[in-house]
Amino acid sequence: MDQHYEPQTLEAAAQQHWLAQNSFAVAHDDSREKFYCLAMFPYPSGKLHMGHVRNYTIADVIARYQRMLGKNVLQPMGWDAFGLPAENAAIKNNVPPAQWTKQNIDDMRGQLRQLGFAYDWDREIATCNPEYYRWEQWFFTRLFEKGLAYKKKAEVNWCETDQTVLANEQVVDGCCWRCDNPVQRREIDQWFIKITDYADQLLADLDKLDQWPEQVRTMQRNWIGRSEGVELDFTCEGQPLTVYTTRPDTLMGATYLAIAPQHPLAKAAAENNAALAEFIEAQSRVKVAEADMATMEKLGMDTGLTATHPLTGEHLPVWVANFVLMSYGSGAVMSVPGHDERDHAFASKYHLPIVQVVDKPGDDFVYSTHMWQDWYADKQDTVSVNSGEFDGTDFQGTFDAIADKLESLGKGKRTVNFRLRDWGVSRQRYWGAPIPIINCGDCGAVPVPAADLPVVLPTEVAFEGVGSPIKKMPEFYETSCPACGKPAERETDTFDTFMESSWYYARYACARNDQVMLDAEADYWAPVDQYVGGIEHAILHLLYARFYHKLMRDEGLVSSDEPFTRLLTQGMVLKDGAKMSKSKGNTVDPQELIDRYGADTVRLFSMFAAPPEQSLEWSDSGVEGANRFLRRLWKLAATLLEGGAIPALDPSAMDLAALNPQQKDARRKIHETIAKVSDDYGRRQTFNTAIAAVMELCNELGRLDDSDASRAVLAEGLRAVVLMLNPIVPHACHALWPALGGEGDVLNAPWPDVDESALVRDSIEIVVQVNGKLRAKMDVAADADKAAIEAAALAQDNVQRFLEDVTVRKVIVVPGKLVNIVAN
RNA sequence: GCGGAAGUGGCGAAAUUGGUAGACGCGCUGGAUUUAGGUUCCAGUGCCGCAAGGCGUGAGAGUUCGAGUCUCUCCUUCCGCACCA
Repeated sequence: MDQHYEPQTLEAAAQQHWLAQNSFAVAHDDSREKFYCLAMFPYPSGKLHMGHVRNYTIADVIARYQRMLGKNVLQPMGWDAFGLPAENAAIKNNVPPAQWTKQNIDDMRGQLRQLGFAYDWDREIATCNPEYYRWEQWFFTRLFEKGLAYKKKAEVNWCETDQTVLANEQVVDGCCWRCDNPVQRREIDQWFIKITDYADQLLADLDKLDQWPEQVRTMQRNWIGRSEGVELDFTCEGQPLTVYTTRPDTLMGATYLAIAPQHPLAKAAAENNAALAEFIEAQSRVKVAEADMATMEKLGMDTGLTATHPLTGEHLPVWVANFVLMSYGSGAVMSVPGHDERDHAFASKYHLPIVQVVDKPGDDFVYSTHMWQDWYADKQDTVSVNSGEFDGTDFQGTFDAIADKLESLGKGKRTVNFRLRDWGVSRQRYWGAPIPIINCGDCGAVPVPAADLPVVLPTEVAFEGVGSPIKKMPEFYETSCPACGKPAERETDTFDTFMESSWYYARYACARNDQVMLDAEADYWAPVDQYVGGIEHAILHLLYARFYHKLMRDEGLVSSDEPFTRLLTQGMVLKDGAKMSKSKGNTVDPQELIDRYGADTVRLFSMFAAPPEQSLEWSDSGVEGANRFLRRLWKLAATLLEGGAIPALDPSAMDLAALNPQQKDARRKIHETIAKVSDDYGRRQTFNTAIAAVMELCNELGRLDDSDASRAVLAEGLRAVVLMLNPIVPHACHALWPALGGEGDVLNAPWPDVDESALVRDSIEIVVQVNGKLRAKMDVAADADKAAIEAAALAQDNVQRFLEDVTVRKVIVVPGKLVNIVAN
């Protein structure tokens, strides 16, 4: 074995070996536990960036570790290949999106191979291939037939100059990114999927995901935004005016109603009220960033209409208010300024009446309509007042009594409301999966029959500046109605790309099946045991995939309820304290690092610099350090092997008594490290501390002399080191393992066991504190009792020094750890 | 505004169950080898102090024999949501 570590040669050899052996192809195997490890697939943007490297290294480490535990491990890779950047690149470089995308995939696949990731490439998928998206189209037609997909008008960003729809990210400061003209809002027909039908399940099943970061579960909970309340009807102009409230207990304190500017009643009232019409127009014209909307001044105007209170019959004024959202609840709210801070501010501003209907007993709580106090909104320890028959009951009592009364009068019902909206899946873009619907003048929207799928997206297209080319291709959209045969037109919109990424994990299990979307193999591999990806997908992708999994379950395609059992969200890669990005010019090209140091060094540094969930601060000298460690490890092994045959070593037969203390310590360190590293890989997933522990072990092994016994211990230690590092630096370990006498491929080697007998200590170091301050360290026999430890502690010279002139009050002995002497 | 996470040397970080704060690595200092430079090896490296020792985990209080860790108040940073009735 050469003294010099030469990553370029050995990495190429290892990769060639894996390729020749087809080492990472897997199949159904009931004799072993399955483990499905998946990293979020990349968008083929050009070449890999450090974020990819980190993401895929984390997943690869977990996959290789699980394989060493003896599991049947699936780790696939593919491409989230549809999306806007391909269209932008097409316009910029005059290259069709399909061609641009394919080239990027080829480039990035090559880079992934260079990094040595253990992928089963036989299962590779690219979502832009008709063999993939045909099943997505088929599934959508199933949803349509089940009534889970529907069409409705929805707002889009429209550029009048370019005559095109813009994606949100193409709107910059309210203007078109291309021509800089103001963007308008326009309503067009779009397809939606009823995720709200699954809102309850999506919320409830979050409780099952106990191996997801709490942060992600909380974000999804808030996004779904479930609230319980009552929907009740006021009467306005002889028609019911429905409002939603979570505080029906304050109904008797409602003093006015507020409706959204887009509310039909507002529009009606504006017909013969020019000032109101102008106000409404002004409110709907204002298009500001959502973040500003929350802090925007609350504005309103009286419609002149009144609404009749469902219980008191009182006539309350109806106002249009800019803070009422048409998209939530019914677009109208009952205002209770006595117990809602925003209503209070609004009422104070426009001199509307404020009434107290909830009181909180106690001297600290004195109500004044003139000044808002936080306790006005409390529901705990409160009692209803000024509420007639409901006086004297607490929050829940009044809530129930009023809800019951409204329900018995037919004027209201208990309702659950969600913040979650149905999923709009139409995109007026070219580079996506065509929506498999044919619009017929007679039959309406008709799904494309399964036999006619896929609806293939034409890839030979000319990009003329703006807009989707297929919208100008009669040969694409002109067709006949599958129901009646008359001439009809295809949808020219394409699916949101979240559609593809919502089920790809399942398709890997049967990537080559051209008969069905998912087969039994999908149910064998699903759910994904370990999913790894960026926190930026905490809500949308992960929620849509969870939703899709339930849709597929209800279609009988899988039997599990959730797609991802354990989730690891990796942190960002930073440089100079900021996220790496081309615009900031602080990127590091992984390719240059691979060329210079080899893939193992890049992998090692990525895993060592920070725990996976934290952001990682890039450091060029840190990469040098990782490379230095690998060179030293290599040299340690090479030096051992140069010294001739390694003395036979059988740990079970090894005469431990014959080892000197240093050799015994080294063996203990080996096995303590195995225990720690196993825990770090499996339970904690803190690969940085695992690496640190192995480095520490190597430092200690390097201090052994060259006696036969020491060389035997060193060999045992190095074999353990190679096994422990294999998931992280698989190329170097592939070469070191056979050199150190290991059998077969290290990637199939079993994870090392802890030799409990090596952990036994004759003596233990105990720390002695006086009043909590460290004063001495001493070695005591491992089996010493408390009294002996205490006596030994008190006998320490430096302890005695601090006990002069004071009296010992108490001695705390923590066996195996420390003694604390309390004295004063 | 609401919700979440975090704040530890010059830097990245470690301390897993309340028990030796700073493992491991980078950087730096000194030395050895070699030298054109780098590489490699050895020693040192939280702060103050010659030392003994003192101080030290964003700030302040509390619980405890003992707090980076638990409780309360506050400050700062980052992330998510953002008028949700």
